[in-house]
Amino acid sequence: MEKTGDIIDRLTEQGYRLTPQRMMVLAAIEKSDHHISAEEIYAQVVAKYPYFNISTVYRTLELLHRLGLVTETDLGGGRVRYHPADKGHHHHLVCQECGKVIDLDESVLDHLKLVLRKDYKFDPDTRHLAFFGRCADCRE
Amino acid sequence: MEKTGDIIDRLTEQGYRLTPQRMMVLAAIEKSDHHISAEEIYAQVVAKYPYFNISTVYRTLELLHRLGLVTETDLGGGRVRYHPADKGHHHHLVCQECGKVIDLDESVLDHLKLVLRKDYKFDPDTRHLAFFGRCADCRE
DNA sequence: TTCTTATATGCAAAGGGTTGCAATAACTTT
DNA sequence: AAAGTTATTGCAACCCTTTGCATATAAGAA
Repeated sequence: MEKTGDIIDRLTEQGYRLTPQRMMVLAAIEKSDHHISAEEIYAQVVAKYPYFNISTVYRTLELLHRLGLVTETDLGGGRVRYHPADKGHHHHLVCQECGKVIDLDESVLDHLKLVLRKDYKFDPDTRHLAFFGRCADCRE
Repeated sequence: MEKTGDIIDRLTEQGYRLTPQRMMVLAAIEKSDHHISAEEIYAQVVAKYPYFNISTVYRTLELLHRLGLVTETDLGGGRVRYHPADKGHHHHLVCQECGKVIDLDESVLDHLKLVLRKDYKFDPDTRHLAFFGRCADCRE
């Protein structure tokens, strides 16, 4: 499992700077045990660092996502959530009626990934997906 | 294939009103041969009906989507596109590097749908999905 | 045709996210 | 240790979409 120190190395190796803001965003993501939102990260950091701006959260998240260090999951309804990439991949089923979110094992997508790679020569980024629909309870 | 007249019947049967705005939004979607955006619909309608407001586009799209008459596809980068549900379902592969959008046959998801229904008792709404990743050209 | 009333609309404000730009500061070089 | 370079930040403005509210209007009743 990749530690925060390793992530820091990855950043410096690639010429990115270690700013206090970045370190604090990173710390907030690493210490969260759930899927954290940009707003939650912002609230944590701004409490210690009043001039901190939410655009820095989004820019940092974009960078970490591009480097493959965090995953982004769009759970619908304007809810985008972030998760350290090294804490395991999984997917979600989101019920459009009751809003429930069910975790889905990563292996469920193995077959689809294979077809996309083989038949379409497409390398899918399926680290954290959400599928929408209706859960068992809401199907009557 | 469902005609505009049938959609109108569906609306009235369920107690929705046939306003000129709704009819014009519907016409814009029906006559578009591609995946139209809310902004494009708005531009078409406002040209004939100057007081028309874009929030009506979104409310109408939400209604039509809820009734299963149009599909919504989030192609990423703030691009949400709409398509008449009766003009055939298909999915998309979106390259995150070059932005290319590849059409994908609906049957590719048959296996996944089956697993979700059987093992998770979840009824997925997979009428129009987008998968992100890298296309053949961008994989070198 | 007129009256009734709940639905739908226009407007304005707000929410979540992005972007351009000038100022700041992390890292490099001397 | 100081200066130079360029990535990064804060800010403000903007984009796309949603929402609350008062007004307007489609459709049913009289």
